[in-house]
Amino acid sequence: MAVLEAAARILETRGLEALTTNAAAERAGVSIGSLYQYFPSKQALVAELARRQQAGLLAALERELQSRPPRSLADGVRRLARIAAQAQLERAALARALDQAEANQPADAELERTNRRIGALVADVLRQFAPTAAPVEVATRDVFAIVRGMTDAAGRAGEDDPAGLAARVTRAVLGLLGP
Amino acid sequence: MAVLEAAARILETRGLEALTTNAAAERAGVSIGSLYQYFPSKQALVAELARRQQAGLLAALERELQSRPPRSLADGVRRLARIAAQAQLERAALARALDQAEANQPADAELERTNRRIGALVADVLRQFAPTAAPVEVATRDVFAIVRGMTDAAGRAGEDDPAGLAARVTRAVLGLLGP
Amino acid sequence: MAVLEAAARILETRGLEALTTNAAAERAGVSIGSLYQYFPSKQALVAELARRQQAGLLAALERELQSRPPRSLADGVRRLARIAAQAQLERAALARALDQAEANQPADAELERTNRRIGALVADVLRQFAPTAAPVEVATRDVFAIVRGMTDAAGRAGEDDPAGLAARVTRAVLGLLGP
Amino acid sequence: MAVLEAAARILETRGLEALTTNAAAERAGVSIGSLYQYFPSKQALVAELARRQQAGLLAALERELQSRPPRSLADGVRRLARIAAQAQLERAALARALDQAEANQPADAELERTNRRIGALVADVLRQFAPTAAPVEVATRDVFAIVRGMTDAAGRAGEDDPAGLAARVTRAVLGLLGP
DNA sequence: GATGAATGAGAGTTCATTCAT
DNA sequence: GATGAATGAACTCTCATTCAT
Repeated sequence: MAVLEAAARILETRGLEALTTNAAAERAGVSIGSLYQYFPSKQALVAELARRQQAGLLAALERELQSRPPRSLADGVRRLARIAAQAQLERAALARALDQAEANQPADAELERTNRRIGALVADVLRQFAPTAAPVEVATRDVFAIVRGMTDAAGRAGEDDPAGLAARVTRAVLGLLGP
Repeated sequence: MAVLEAAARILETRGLEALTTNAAAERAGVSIGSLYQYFPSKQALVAELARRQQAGLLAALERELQSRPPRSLADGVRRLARIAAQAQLERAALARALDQAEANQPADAELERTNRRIGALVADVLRQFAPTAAPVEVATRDVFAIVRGMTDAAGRAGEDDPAGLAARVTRAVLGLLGP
Repeated sequence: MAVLEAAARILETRGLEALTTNAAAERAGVSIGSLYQYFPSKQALVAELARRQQAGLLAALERELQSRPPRSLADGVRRLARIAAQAQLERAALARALDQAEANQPADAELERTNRRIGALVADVLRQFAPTAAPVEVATRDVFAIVRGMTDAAGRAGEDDPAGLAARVTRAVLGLLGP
Repeated sequence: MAVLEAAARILETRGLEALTTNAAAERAGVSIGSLYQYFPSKQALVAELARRQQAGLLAALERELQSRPPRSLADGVRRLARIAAQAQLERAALARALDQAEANQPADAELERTNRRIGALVADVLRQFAPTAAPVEVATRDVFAIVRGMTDAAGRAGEDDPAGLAARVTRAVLGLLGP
């Protein structure tokens, strides 16, 4: 969908504040009326963008875990971190803008579900290998916070090496969960 | 300054979107004209708010380090993390709103300087104890990302125990830097 | 015509503001393109709706008068009032919405003609029995105003007894005309 | 207030549909921002217009009744009808547009109150002289419907003689209530 | 004929900022 | 200095209408 790609590019190049419905429509070479035929509101447009982003992440994570079940906590975390870092750095500015948008607007139901599935997937790995003192929900939340925080910062700083980033994220997460 | 406190309270209770110059002036019991005599623009007002927040953090960090120089990396990180967690959880919603605002507006020079001083202070501790493989700037950025990411998430989730949070942050940071 | 009935139902249940061409087409199970093949504009659609409504009223009035010519002013007014009250209360919300629409859009020629025939029919009864001081056109206009005003108000208030309403309308009209 | 008078004139000359906030502001020689400083919404603007109109009517009715209490039903109705006819014919198109607006938007509280006081005033006169079979509320509603219906129609037809109109309204109302 | 994606003028509303008093 | 009425560009969203298929 041209509108989605246009919106993504605006988010990417000029940030959340620059994303207006008119700008998205114009950039997509489409009238504002058409935009509203595809998306009932600006929120819906942004939510769909976020949902696709997260759906891509979820698919990548599932693919990784199904290809080869993690043999240890370190193995699992390392591989999940690599996927997440890759996803975030691919279109770093876009990913950050979407993170911000998610924090601002009440979660779309579909997006919510996708996010919960990602959370469950991570929680599963944690539960399997790391009988942490802290409840799994807290640990999962912390893991997400670390991944998101570090990848956002890396993206903002212009880093573009997912492998190096993933390695650092892995160390931090293992430290958090660690022995 | 009444205007700053008013703006802070709006940010805290109703978020970045609700902070309008008129709302801040009214809440401060001051005319909008006066607000613009103190601050040349809304950006400047928000930047000043962020600067004070960071100045407070900087002062607290300096006080901690000067009271007793860190004996080890673990000792240093643990104490810095506690300060940072405390600062962020004290007025969690405000801190998050400011983080978000900072991400959106081009950095104010004064604020930039304050942030750099905090960075330098942390970098000093790292340099002293952790001859990391990664350059110190990257390590510092990562440490900040972890602290900010985890405390924001904790704040959003309603956590209010700085000690527990600080302990988890410490584990993650030491993991990142660690052997 | 499915479109007309769909438009009528929207008018009835959700009022003039909710009647959009797209809504009418969708409700009729017809494409918006087809709607515009039947009716050149929204105005034309609404006018046709109003015309049918009035045509129904006209037919009922004619049937009543032809079945048994009025024996007196009171008899004539009473019977006409009953017909009018019945027509208006049958689909009260629809009738009111149409009244409102008529007031807003420049009169359609066909609708105008139908309305004039109703006027002539009433004027005939008046002329026959009531040599009023006022010119017949004024009297006719007043009679319509009373009937429409009272039935609209009754409909809005949720009345649904045409007989009682007709009795009151009759008293008012006879008072207007009477000695 | 310039905005109110501008809005009134638009209503008067071009009807409810032509009244847009931009049009009202422009005609008042005021920016759209200023309009919204006086009135928080278009609804509020229209409601205030209606409220003033009705407040004027209420004041006139009270003045009339207090100057000389009605001696009979006929006397009371005649005098109230004259006031109402005068008020409606003074700015007939405006009055009609406001009637229509009132029917479309949920009643403003203040306006509601004014209308209730007018209703109570009329109901008092009815109660005093006309122990009707019908409940007073129905009678009051009918009286209003007759007055409004006849005056609207008269205004639309270009009548401008309040005395003649009032005489006809009086006959109709007395017929309704009559012996 | 029928379809429905596309159009775009225009609606109501917000808010950072200015400037005469 | 302080005030706050005034500004207007910009925003989200609607809907009657068109026209290529």
